Amino acid sequence: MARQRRVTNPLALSVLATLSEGPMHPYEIARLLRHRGKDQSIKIRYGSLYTVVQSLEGQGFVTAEGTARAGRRPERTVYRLTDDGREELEDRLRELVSEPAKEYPLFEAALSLVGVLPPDEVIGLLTERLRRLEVELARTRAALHEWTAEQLLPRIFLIESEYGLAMKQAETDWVRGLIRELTDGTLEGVEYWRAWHETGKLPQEWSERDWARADRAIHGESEVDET
Amino acid sequence: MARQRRVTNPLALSVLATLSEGPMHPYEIARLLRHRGKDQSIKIRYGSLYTVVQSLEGQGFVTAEGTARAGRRPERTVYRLTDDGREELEDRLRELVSEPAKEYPLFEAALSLVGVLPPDEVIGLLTERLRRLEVELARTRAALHEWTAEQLLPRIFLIESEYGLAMKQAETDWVRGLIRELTDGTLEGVEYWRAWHETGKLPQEWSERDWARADRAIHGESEVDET
DNA sequence: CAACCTATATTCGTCTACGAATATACGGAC
DNA sequence: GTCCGTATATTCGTAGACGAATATAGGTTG
Repeated sequence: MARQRRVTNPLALSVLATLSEGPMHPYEIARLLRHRGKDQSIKIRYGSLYTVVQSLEGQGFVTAEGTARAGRRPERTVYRLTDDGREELEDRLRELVSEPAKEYPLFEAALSLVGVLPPDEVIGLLTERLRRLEVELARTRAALHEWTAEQLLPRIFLIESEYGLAMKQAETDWVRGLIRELTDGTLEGVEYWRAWHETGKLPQEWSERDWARADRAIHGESEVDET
Repeated sequence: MARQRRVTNPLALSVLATLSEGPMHPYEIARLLRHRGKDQSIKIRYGSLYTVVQSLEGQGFVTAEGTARAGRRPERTVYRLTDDGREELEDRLRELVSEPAKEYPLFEAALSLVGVLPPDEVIGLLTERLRRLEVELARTRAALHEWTAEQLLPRIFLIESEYGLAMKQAETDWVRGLIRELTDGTLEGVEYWRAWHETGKLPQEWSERDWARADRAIHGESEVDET
């Protein structure tokens, strides 16, 4: 039985990880994860949870230990991690930590299409983004700071928050830099962008053929196996 | 007609953006996007493309201009951007640029579960990640550098690559720092992590109740509307 | 004590994502 | 001229994601 496909789904991994602390029913898993703030780094949707647990059962990574019934609440199925499940959990975790995965952040997508808006408007939008980023950043940093200061939990148990914070900080800095370059005219090419919006076309020198050369230079041969 | 739901799908947005340059059939849209390297920042799957275009048609954001047939290739349906479509494109783009979206990077998820592996192994895994990140980084930076040096395309048209690069750089730096702190013992809490793997349990002082207080401090009230 | 809100626990139906299959044309190589 | 690899162009089936609905219990407020 079981298709033995690799468990790439983060929610599924967090189910395995939680069950490694002992048998539980799905709702309890979700409650524990939320309680520990893991829902900040892993998207937890009840709609997905039960599908995911069923699929893990089908693959033999968890087994139903039986159904308990407290009071007359809905029947609860308690699951237990199998040996296969623990192995799968550890393997996937090793993979996720040691191999950077290609992801597609929304902001990167937006930047790659942002040419359809006029440059001056974009400066305003970026400024708004910067404002919001700074607010988020201040809030998160303050909480984390207060936190380590009071020594409520050692830093290592909040390491994913520190990562998130570092990335948010980096984005903030980058956006600030971009705004500056757009504003003071340092960023080369803005004149073509503007011209395109006024005349409806790019100057001939940046033709399709140039795009093609550019693509090869930037992206060519980048999908290497790298083992 | 049309459910008028907001088009959040990046692939759908890139379809609208491409059609803003003129009527095209789906395959041509994908070809153009790939040709321009947009597939580096937007996930393009043929399987999704046609579904997405159909859905856009259903919402009235694009219309079929008719079916052309070159030679005896499969029949191609050419689509055109509607006025609604252009408006939707611009609105979504404005939103994506000005409002940071909550995303769930895989590495952050992995970090939040990494406690199930023993600390010494994790140091090794992180070192491997660092190695790979540095390779990727060097490759991307070299290409981008060579590129702006030769002035093949102005920087503004590669802005999403610069963003990706900056984020990758930030992650690299962060991982390097984490490895250092883990190695030289600066990071507080590693002793509990190690103890947990040896004895199977955490010292009492970091009990569930402490977790609860921590959660409130770190994550509490963080979902603010912020307009 | 009725009305109401919140927490517990799961199911359902729909919509989306996408790998794989399909089918044709075209340009070499032999 | 036929074989084959590659580019063109789309459809299909299935697996996964998830909002919303369902159903019960327990606690609170007036």
